[in-house]
Amino acid sequence: MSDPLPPDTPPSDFIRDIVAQHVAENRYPGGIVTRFPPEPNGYLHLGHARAICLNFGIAREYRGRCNLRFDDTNPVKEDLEYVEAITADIKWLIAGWADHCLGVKAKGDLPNAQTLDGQRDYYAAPAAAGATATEPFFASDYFEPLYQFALELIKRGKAYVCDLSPEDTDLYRGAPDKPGKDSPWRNRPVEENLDLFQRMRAGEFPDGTRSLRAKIDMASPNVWLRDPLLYRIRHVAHHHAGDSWCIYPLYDYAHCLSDYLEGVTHSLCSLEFVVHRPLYDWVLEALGLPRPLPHQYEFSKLIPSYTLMSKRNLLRLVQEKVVSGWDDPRMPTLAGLRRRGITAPALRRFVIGTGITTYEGTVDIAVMEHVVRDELNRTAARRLAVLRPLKLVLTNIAPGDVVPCQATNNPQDENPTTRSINLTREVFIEEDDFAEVPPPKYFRLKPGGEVRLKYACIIQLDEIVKDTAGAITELRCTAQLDTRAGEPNSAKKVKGTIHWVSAPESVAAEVRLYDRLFTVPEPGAEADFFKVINPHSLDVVRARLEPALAAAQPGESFQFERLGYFTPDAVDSKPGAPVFNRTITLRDTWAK
RNA sequence: UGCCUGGUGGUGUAAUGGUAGCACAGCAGAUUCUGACUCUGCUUGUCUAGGUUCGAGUCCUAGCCGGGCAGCCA
Repeated sequence: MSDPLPPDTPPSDFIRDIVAQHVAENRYPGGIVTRFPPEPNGYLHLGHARAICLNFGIAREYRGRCNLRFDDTNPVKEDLEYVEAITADIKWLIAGWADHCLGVKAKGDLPNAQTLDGQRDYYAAPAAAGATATEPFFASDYFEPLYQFALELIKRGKAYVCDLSPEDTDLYRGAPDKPGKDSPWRNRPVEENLDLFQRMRAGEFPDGTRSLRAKIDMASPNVWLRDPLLYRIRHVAHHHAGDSWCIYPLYDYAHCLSDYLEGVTHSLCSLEFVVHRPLYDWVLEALGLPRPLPHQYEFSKLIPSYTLMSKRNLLRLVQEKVVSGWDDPRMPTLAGLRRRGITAPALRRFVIGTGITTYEGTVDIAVMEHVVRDELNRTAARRLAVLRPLKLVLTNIAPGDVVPCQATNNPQDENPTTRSINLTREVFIEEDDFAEVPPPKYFRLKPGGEVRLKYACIIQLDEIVKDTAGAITELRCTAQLDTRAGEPNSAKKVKGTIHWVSAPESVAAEVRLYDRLFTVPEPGAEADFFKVINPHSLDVVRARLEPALAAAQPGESFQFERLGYFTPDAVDSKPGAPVFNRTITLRDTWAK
């Protein structure tokens, strides 16, 4: 694949400005470390792609590292299956671009204890180069140090065990415009808190009966500072940590400390976490940690038009069988986009090109379609394929005769190569490329008209053959063989050029014509988005392909000339029974 | 009517007190063995009102409009 254009110039945004300043003042002597922290409870989608490109992008621009860390602190919602899928998606997206910045550790590695300024400290280093059996980072690997930190918080009088039920905890919290009130357990002695918390861990109490809470301020205007929960009791096994725990930390407590343990410097997340930032800082500061602290910075989510983005809504599409699964080529999941034929470089260019801000808007999906076309125009080999075949007989070519023609593989290449395709007496052309009663400015084949068969010669229409019902069964034409390349009349001009395949030499294939899933720009704003599903988001046709396409492999992209970009379906395409997915049509200014 | 946060063409994004630029979309044309690509031209913008300043998208004040926050989810 050729280099992506435009040249890879580092983007600029408010977060990179901050990082640049920190680098300039050497605020983090250990280097810049970011992280991408998915919860393994669903598939990655377009929205995540922006976060991935931001975090890995910054890491590569500053010769730093970006840790893939599973934020797996809630075992009841998570599953190992997602760990595998998410890891594969990320590796696909950053391949050849930022894979050298991907922080992974040797399997089983836990944070190394270090001593800094006389205090306990941890640092999970990435796996050494060349290490085999590496795996991503897991917040659940830090359950023990997190527990020790909690003990420390209790000793410092900054956390307490609360016996309020979940319902009462809600009541005591108050409302955004009404202050909460102190838990009756708020002023428990340190020794009692220590004892109770240790017994929580030992499994002495049922789920929901007690929790560990930060002691901050029940009257804070920010509800997340009203003595937030740090630990809850859950007597369930964990997909990664096994069954050694029955208390699990909550996001706000685990995230900032996981960042700290890994030496993360810039913790980037989306806007809904702005109100959590004071808590992120509070936990770190309350512990008096020695190393430079990580900080959280927030940016807006990427919301493309004509698509749904929330996991919940995506799940409904799967459950209601609107799509075939999470990797349906119409889904905005990375798995779906990949199966659709959208390449990682194109995806990166799209999400990087839309920039990073705190303004929450909708990105026109046409921008993505544009970069996909642009990318594929440069890289995809051209092939001839007829989606809806119409038989055409070249009466001056004898049955069995073949007329070899040279077809260009990619005119965008500096030194384009060619392949040979055979013109035969019987060929298929596109139904659309013939009109018995042509509309104005119709450049294709019409009664009394001439048209060029791409890479072959100009033909003229002699006769339209119909069956008794009046349906066209074949077109009979004369091939002007002296208009082939290299022949005396090759320079002859006609207004239209159409694609074709040889009838005897072409192969049959199923082709899936995908289009936008929704008919409105903001399906998520609709009362019922099932009512705005595009009925033509998938049309399946039996097509005829030029022979070279029979050997196509998943992961390869082709331009079917005059039609669009296509890729073999990674799931259903089989040798001898090819299935192609349409990634995107060619731009069409001739409004059909 | 609590707190936080944001508003630049149709969309996204630059301009960090000094000519409002770029991309996509749209429109018109050129070119073309892909009605693609490429090329040329065009339309459209600083939420409002005051203020500071020689000069304001940028700074100040007020207003208007939008988004987020009350899981033992992340």
